[in-house]
Amino acid sequence: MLEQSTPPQDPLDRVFAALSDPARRGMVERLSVGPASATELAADYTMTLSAVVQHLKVLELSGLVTSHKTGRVRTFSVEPEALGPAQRWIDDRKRAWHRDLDRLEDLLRQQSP
Amino acid sequence: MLEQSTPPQDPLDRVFAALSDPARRGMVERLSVGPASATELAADYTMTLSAVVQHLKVLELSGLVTSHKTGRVRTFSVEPEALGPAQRWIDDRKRAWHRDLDRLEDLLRQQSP
DNA sequence: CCAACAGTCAAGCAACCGCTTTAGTGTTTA
DNA sequence: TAAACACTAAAGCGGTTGCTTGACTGTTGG
Repeated sequence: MLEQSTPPQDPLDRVFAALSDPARRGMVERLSVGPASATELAADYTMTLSAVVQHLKVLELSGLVTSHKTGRVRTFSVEPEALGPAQRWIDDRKRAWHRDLDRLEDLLRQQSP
Repeated sequence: MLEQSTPPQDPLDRVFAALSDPARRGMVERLSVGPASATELAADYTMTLSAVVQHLKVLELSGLVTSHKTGRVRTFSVEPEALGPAQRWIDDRKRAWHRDLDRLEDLLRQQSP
């Protein structure tokens, strides 16, 4: 019985959740080209700057981006290490599946050689 | 100005959202070992069968799993193709970032050879 | 045949999300 | 120094999510 209630929350939860919003993915895409300020990022969207900043906060909490403030402008950059666990999880699934598939092929080969 | 409001919803949205829940990830993990029925899957969790089935519905809607019913039991299996787009998106980000990093290195090499 | 079984459906509910609006704080620039 | 700028913080709101409960439909083993 796997107990997983809702403790401090798995980082993986936050990364996948952050990526589930197209606006947030857009911001990460924009930022993987190079750093940008909140206002610069906001220029690409119809929503309020406020909303954009809230999205950026989610991204930062997930570890996907970092930010530092100089003067009155806060600059955001991607933190690509944060994608590692997500990528690894997906790879593991694919690997597990292929293992399963190979086993099935072996079985079929045994049945009808 | 990228317009992305909320149309029929990008498949990528649904895949990432589906993976953002630890229970759902657990079910996919279990299923990538081999197919299982709803009740079998439910045995690993403290929540109701009803809740488990709802999670499985989300997974199925995202395309990550398929199911077919024989008699009174519905059997679920993974659909690993569905992970492709998510994996590709992540890979693209990593690639874009490395390109950026390499460019920075070139620049630094130019500055202080 | 009928009781246990495997799942389905719908209602209800608390918590959370994505967004806007409003009202700030500190920073620059003309 | 005053107006424009780049955020920041908080409240509020409608919609969605993750559950539970309860009632039901079809299937199957004894």
